[in-house]
Amino acid sequence: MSDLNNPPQRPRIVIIVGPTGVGKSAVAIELAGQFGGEIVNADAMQVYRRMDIGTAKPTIGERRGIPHHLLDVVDPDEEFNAARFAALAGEKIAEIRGSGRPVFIVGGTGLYIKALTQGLFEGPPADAELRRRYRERIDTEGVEALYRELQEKDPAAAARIQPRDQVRIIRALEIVTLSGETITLKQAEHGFRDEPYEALKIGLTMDRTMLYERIDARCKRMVDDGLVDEVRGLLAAGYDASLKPMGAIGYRQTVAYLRGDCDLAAALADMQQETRRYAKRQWTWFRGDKEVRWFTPDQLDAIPPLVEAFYRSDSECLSSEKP
RNA sequence: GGACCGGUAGCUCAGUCGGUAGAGCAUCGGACUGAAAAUCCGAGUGUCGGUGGUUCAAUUCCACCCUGGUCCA
Repeated sequence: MSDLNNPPQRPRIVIIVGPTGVGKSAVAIELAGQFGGEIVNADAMQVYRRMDIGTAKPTIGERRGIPHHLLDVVDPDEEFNAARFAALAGEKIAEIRGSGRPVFIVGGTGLYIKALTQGLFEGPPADAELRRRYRERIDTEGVEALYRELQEKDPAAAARIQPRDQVRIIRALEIVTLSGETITLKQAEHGFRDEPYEALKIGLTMDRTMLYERIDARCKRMVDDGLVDEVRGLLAAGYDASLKPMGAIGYRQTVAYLRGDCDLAAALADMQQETRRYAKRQWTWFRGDKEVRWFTPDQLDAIPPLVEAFYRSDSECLSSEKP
C-alpha cells in the first residue's frame, strides 16, 4: 500500500496540442531546448518513413539537435494505430524520464494522445483480414447490412453508432466476433480511467482566419518544396495509393493529380480545403478536453514559467536547473 | 445601336401558373476506445440585380434602368 500522504509520483509529461499549422513543432523545439528535454511525436502521419513534406515533419535543421522520437518508425505499408502509438510512446517516455530529462509530447492526433494518457480497453487488436471482408461486404451489400448485423450482435453498440459510420461498425463487429464480448461492455469497464502520467496539456490556438491563411500558405509551400516528387517516389517504390497513409491529406490529392484526374491547382485547392476542415475537427476534439490550457501566439512567453513550475516539483527532473 | 438569353445562399444552380424560397459543394457546430490527416452526425447562413407600376399580396406579372454573355449591325 502506498502512503496516502506521499503517493508514488506518476511520471510527468508536457503535452502540446492544437490544430495543424498553428506552430506546435516550433514551440516544442523551443521548450525542449530551454529545458534540456526530448520530443515525442504524437502525429499519426509523421510516424511514416518517406512521408516528410506532406506531413510537415520537422526537418533535421529545424530539430536543432533536439532528440525527436516516433518520427519515421514504420514504412507506409506497415500497420500502425493508436494502440501501437501508446505502447511505443510509453516506452520512449520511460526511457527519457529514466535519464532525468523532461518529455514534450507534440502532435495533433487527439485519439493518440487520449490513448496515451487514458489508455485503451483490453481487446482484440485490429484484424486486417476480417476488416477486409467487412469492407468487401459494404461494397456488395451496403453498410446497412453490416449495421443490421451489429444490431443483432451488439444492440447497445448499434444504438450508439451512426448507421453509416463504417469504421465504428466494423470495429464493433470485429470485437464481438473475435472476443465474444461486446465493445459496449469493454468500453464501460475501461471508461478511459487509466492515469499513467501526470500531464501538463498546453493548447496552441490562434485567430481562425489567420490560421486558415497559414494553412493555405503551408500547403502551397509543400507543393513548391516537392510534394509531387515525394508522392511519385512513394508510388515508384511500390507503395500503393490504397495504403492508409497514402489517403492522408495532401497525398491523396497528389495521387489524383499524378493519375491525371485533376490539374495541380485543383489538387492544391482541395488539399488546402481539406486541411482547413481537419484543423476544425482538431479544434472540436481539443476544445472538449478541459485539461488543456490554451495560448495564442502573443502569449507564448507564459508557457516556459508554467513548464518550469510543473517540472520543478518533480523530484526526478530539472535537478540541475538554475534558480 | 438592335435582338435574344441570363442576374436567386460564399460557389454552381433549381424553383415559385402571384401567398417572402431549396439542392449539391463551401461554411459553421458536434461525435469520436487498435483506420483518427480516418469515419460519421446536425444546421440554410438570402434586400431572389435596382427603381417604379399593377395587386389584398410581387422574387414571380409589366415598364424602365444597371450588369454578364451570345448574335446582328
